Amino acid sequence: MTTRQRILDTALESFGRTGLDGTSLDELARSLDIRKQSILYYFPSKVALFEAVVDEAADAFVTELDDVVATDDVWEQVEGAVRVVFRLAVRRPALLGLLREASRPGSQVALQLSHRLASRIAAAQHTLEIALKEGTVKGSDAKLLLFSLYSTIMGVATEVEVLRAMGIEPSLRSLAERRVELLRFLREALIPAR
Amino acid sequence: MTTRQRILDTALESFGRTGLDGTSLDELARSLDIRKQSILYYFPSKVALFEAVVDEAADAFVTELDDVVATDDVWEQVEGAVRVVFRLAVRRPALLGLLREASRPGSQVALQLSHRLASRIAAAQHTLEIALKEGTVKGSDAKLLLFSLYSTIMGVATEVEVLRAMGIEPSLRSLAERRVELLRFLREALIPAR
DNA sequence: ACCGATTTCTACCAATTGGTAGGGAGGGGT
DNA sequence: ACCCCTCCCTACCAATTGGTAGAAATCGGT
Repeated sequence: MTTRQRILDTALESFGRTGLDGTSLDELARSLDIRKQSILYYFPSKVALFEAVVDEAADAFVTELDDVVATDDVWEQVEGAVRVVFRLAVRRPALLGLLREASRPGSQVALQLSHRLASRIAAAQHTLEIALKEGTVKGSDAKLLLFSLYSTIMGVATEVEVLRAMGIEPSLRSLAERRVELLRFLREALIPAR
Repeated sequence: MTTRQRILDTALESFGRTGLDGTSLDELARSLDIRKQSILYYFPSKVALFEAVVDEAADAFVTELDDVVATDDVWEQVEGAVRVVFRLAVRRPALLGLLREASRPGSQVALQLSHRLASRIAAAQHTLEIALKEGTVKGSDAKLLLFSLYSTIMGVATEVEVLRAMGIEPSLRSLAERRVELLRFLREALIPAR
């Protein structure tokens, strides 16, 4: 693996866990067993590195999504999205942390992130609009409905500290239970009784 | 207003907007027109200040909640909680930002925050359990259902950058629309058709 | 007028921050 | 043998960080 890629990977871990301000280039270099100036050789500044990491994370995210949500059925798409997000919560939690960090109110990279996701957002919105017209999902506004879905899924997958506060230790089993309940919750909210 | 209180208020703004690492005592002192050492007189260290701010924010949060959710009806409680959170999103957005910050995965103050909220969480859980038994709400596990509700409400209220990514500028009107759609969404998810 | 406590300040510090300047090792092409 | 380019390094820097030590100022009470 190239040095550049190693830097990106480790930076994602750190940025995803402690955020932009909570990560120092020295510390990052130390954990890579590299000198800080090698980082600055590949990325002209800290925020440039952060942006590159966000870009890569966004790409990885949409790639995973595309693999899974390739279907016409809205509910299958929701299930697919949930599967992707929960798989990431297990295998690459820092990636979700980074998305959470980048979507913080007032974040400067949010715009950049949104550009990367724009096409998928538009596609999902379109699918929802059609489903709303057909009456195959419940709701009134496709955008706001999509937003509610996003908030619910990402929240359930990443708000582990809230879960701890309720006395549930995050574990693989609890994650699976969370996912089952989430899917039931979303299905009730979305799919009309026939 | 006492100096101590002024510090707490301004610190909440700063911590809520830019987080613990993104806030410096010097900068904080500057915006208070105070010397940094005056801050350290009242709070022995930066994290002590942060903890005090989190404590106060948590108290303010539960106080607002208690004012509104004093009813037996589950749906009215949900409506009340949504009202509180959305009112805070307008009037004290930094407070919600701080809660979001404090509930970040790996956060050190998350435990402290959870202690402050423990009693209300338990109460809400209890209410949900009863409602589940009665069949007045849909769901299988009270804890996980509560968690889904929390994630959805907080997400919809605070993920403004995601909203921007979808082409909706945050404004009072869009906030109101979000709230209507959120309530509809939650009602479908929770309340059985009769 | 004086005292003691509370409050706010000046002065200072070691450590860390992101970043600049530039050198040297190594390899491939000529 | 030469040069150029990629890559990673040492050396250094000004600014900022959270925090300490301790001196003034301000206060109500006597």
